[in-house]
Amino acid sequence: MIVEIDPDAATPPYEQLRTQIAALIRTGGLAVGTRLPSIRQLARDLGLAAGTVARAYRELEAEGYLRGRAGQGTVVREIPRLSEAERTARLTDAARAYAAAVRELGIEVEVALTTAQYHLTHPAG
Amino acid sequence: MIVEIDPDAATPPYEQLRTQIAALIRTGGLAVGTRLPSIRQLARDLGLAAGTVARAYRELEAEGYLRGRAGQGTVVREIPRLSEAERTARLTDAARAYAAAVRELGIEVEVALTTAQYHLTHPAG
DNA sequence: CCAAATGTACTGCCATATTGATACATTAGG
DNA sequence: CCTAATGTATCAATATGGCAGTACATTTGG
Repeated sequence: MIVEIDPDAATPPYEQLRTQIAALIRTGGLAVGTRLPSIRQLARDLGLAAGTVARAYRELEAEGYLRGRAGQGTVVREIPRLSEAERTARLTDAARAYAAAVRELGIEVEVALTTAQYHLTHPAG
Repeated sequence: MIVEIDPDAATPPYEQLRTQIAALIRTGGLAVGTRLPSIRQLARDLGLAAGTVARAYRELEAEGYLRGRAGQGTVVREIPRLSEAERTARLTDAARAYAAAVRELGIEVEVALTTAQYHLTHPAG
């Protein structure tokens, strides 16, 4: 499993880990049914504390991505589908935040939309 | 001056204050040359500590919005213009964040753009 | 039945951010 | 010159978040 943790990043390690695993599952890099490394194993590999990896797993389990059971390990369960209400709520939050930033910068709507489109269609850029 | 502070919000009071004053200046609600309430006065009105208001003023001064001098009070100085590099850098950050959220929700680009446009053109919504 | 590996839960520690309070410096005005 | 009002600077207390470590529960496999 390919994950990279930057200890100096603004987002804490457990969150980096959570995001990257979720992305891997969404993109098919980790198929449903795949068993993940054990908490302690992954912690060693990444130079993190076990509790940190445990937290990432725990949250991903709460979101529906994973299923972990003692003695058996942790396995990819599904690609969770949020309720429509939940999705629109989160989208609204994100859009509001973007709009607020754009407004504070005094940037025109056209430019803001073009920029958004670019980053939506070019994930790496 | 119309500002509202929500003590229970995720963003801390000093940041709420900073954002709202900056918005007022940008939108013309506070014209250049206008004198703001004194730190202590505004703190009393909002139920905040003087240091909290002082911080908001200080940061706004660092950004170029205000100019404060002891004995004279604090006055709206200008609507600061960021360098082009700074503006594009911040716009990029904001767009990346929005794109990341959209991607994590698995929402289509079209929908994301329409939503962004709505919130860009309807500040209140 | 037992040992090893696994996830879970809990607790204390540390770093950071925010606040609240106090003392200090500056200016205007009488 | 002096007082009052202002902004500035600094410090301690508090809350929060994240982390590391430890003990516990569960399952598998021999």
